[in-house]
Amino acid sequence: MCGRYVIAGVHELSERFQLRTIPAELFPTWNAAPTQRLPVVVEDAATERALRMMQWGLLPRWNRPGSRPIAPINARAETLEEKPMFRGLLRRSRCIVPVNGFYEWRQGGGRKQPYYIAPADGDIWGLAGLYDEIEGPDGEPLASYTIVTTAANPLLAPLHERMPAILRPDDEEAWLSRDVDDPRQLELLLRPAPADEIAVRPVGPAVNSARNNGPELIAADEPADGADG
DNA sequence: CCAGACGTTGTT
DNA sequence: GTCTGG
DNA sequence: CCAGACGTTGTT
DNA sequence: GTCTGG
Repeated sequence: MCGRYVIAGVHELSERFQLRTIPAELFPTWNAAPTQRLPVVVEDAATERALRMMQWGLLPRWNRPGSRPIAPINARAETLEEKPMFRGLLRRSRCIVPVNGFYEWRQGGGRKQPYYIAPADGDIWGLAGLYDEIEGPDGEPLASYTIVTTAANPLLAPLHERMPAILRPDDEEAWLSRDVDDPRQLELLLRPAPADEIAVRPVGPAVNSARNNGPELIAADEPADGADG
């Protein structure tokens, strides 16, 4: 998505992810940025799902010291099967990124107005992701992921041409299942979410600075200068 | 064959 | 690793 | 995405 | 302007 910031600041995730409460110290990320870590769900949906902290920005295995590193934060749903970088991951390394919502900006009278975009019903979204694990500089495994994007729906199109692939709750199990590996079947899960499931509202400019990080960024009473959605 | 890139978004 | 360009 | 830095020499 | 860091 264009707003590269995903917020995932809940301490207690939705029941449907079957996750334990996340200790606050593991979850400092409301205004997330590449290289910051977010909780990512992996494993088979039928089993207990693991909660991991992963780095946003997919580090391919062929990144080598000395050459320009590459770490895409997004992957286009439409081309997952044709891009060599993602083709194998689509089959074998899918994950879900639980988020409260994300941000987009719109040019408004000379300055950028940030908007907070979240589930209309107040639940949590599971974004489609692909991940990989490499050996980090310290020799420890280093996991990273990318968020799949799809075309923006009519609600979000004025803000941005792309939006994250929000999985329908009923599709989350299939996305995680190791028994599914048909690209056509998988790409069906990545269609734009319906507009009536999405709420958009302006938020204050504090979110513009990555140094600001906390639930106050999306507080309901946040001053909304330049409101309209 | 080898060398070199490999991704997305945004902006105009 | 795997694909493209030359 | 936005905010903020962006260079070198010499010295410790 | 362009790149990096968050």
